[in-house]
Amino acid sequence: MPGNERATHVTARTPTDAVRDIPEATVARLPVYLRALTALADGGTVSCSSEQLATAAGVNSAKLRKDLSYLGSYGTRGVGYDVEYLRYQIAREIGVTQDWPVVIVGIGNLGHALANFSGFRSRGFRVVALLDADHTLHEQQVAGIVVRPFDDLEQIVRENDVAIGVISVPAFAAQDVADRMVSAGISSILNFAPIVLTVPPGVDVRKVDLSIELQILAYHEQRKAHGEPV
Amino acid sequence: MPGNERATHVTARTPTDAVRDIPEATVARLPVYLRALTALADGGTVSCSSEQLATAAGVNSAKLRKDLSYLGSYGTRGVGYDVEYLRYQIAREIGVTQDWPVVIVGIGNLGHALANFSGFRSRGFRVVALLDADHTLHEQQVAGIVVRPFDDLEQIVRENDVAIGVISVPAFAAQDVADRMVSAGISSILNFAPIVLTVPPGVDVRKVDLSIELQILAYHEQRKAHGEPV
DNA sequence: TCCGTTTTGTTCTCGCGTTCACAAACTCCT
DNA sequence: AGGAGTTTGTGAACGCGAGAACAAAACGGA
Ligand SMILES: NC(=O)c1ccc[n+]([C@@H]2O[C@H](COP(=O)([O-])OP(=O)(O)OC[C@H]3O[C@@H](n4cnc5c(N)ncnc54)[C@H](O)[C@@H]3O)[C@@H](O)[C@H]2O)c1
Ligand SMILES: NC(=O)c1ccc[n+]([C@@H]2O[C@H](COP(=O)([O-])OP(=O)(O)OC[C@H]3O[C@@H](n4cnc5c(N)ncnc54)[C@H](O)[C@@H]3O)[C@@H](O)[C@H]2O)c1
Repeated sequence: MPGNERATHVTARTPTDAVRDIPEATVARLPVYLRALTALADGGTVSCSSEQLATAAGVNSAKLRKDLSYLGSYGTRGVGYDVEYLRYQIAREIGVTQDWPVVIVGIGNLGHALANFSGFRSRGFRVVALLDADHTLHEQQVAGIVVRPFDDLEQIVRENDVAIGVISVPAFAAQDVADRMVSAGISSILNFAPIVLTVPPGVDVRKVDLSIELQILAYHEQRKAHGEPV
Repeated sequence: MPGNERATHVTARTPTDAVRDIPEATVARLPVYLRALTALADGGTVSCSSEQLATAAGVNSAKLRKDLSYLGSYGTRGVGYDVEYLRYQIAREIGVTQDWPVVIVGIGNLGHALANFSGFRSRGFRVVALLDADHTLHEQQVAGIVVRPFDDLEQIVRENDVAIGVISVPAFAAQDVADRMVSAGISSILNFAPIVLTVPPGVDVRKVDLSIELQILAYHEQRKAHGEPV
């Protein structure tokens, strides 16, 4: 859970935006709405209702409207939402109107796939470096980017003002990599290694864990099979 | 059970097992506990307290104890938990004491990484087939398994009693693949494509979405930068 | 056996998130 | 202009999950 132990004495910087505290559950859905809006825009849709958008995003329309209400009143009653306008407002709220520089550490099986993932650039991120401890990988190009030594981390973070790091190294090395990232100045980490990372306050960690997802599916699958002898 | 009312999750009632309705939030944490216990066991630990295990799993000890209480009373007051015993009980509850057969559809960048992922076998799953529509991939081996035509799906599902499918095809093809999976008999899907899948009731879908995770990080990162001028 | 220590299992309370339901606001048609 | 029809934005009710706090149970030592 990202800490919001700010709150104490924040003088509102922008007069227009009040300090709006968007619920975490809503934040997690905004990217889904953004994607749905992009798909609608690509399909030529100019305007849409909350019902349409909710269907495209796979949620309840009431939930969608409530979520959007945290951002402001960007719709028109009796009409709906302007797709392009709403898309921009959500992108601005998330912070993906400009690209975020990202480093990927661990260019093995998964790291290769991530480096080749085109969704990075199209969704507000730019891979500025691929790092690996294995020197046999250095100088090689992956997805058009040269793999560099892990020890270049600090320099790269400094020069590119990198705030977000991706960890795709084996579990035993993940905590070390995280520590180095944090001390280099990275404050948001996306972790693919199956291990619980410990980081200081102020640093956000999100994990993507394939095994956990499969095991959750297995639990429900077992229930289905068990309850229905057929 | 003559009724054909199929809600999302049928509450199965068996005479032996009391109706144990494990909260979804708890189900999502059980795999984490399982992994922590495995790590402790590998390290030679025979017994542990809820405090120890909670630390290893990155949660609050009260939450851990509450979660475990849904499974039963597997600890000893004043002593703690037997690591191996608890590990087995959780594995049994999740349903990973035997291996689940899994098919992976879409052997591109990501599919290759998934096929090579050793965590499958060690955590209760067995990849029985790799499928792709691209015939230039067929007959090739990936991670020791031959890539087969997508049209073999039905036969493979039938012969291996496959319940879980993984989708790592491009977004535009994902819904079609999901439909084919469902009609072939698969009832749990792990989807890596950035699209909302529509499936009939009784089929579980979980998504792993890299872009969404990054965008959530970006949102918080933007807030940090904005709220802290110092 | 009895008492202090330790740690589990559970109860209780609070806050967050979801959903319902409706007033407000906008468009269109007569 | 006015009324009918639509759709947004939001107040309120409700249910679930998180965490604190404590009673119950096991162990060990005297
Ligand atoms: N492959 C998958 O599909 C998959 C799926 C889910 C999770 N994961 C997890 O992702 C991680 C990577 O998986 P993988 O299959 O790519 O493994 P891999 O072994 O193929 O690649 C790991 C890479 O990390 C590098 N590395 C090791 N220690 C390092 C360090 N200290 N600093 C920098 N680089 C270092 C290695 O040189 C190697 O290139 C693992 O933790 C794995 O459990 C992988
Ligand atoms: N590469 C990543 O790190 C990454 C990360 C997150 C999400 N994703 C998503 O995962 C999916 C796959 O990504 P990728 O990088 O592996 O793409 P890719 O293009 O490398 O591979 C896609 C594979 O799917 C196959 N395919 C296409 N249509 C098919 C069909 N109808 N049936 C069977 N197979 C079919 C293609 O032949 C190809 O081999 C995409 O949706 C992507 O957005 C990828």
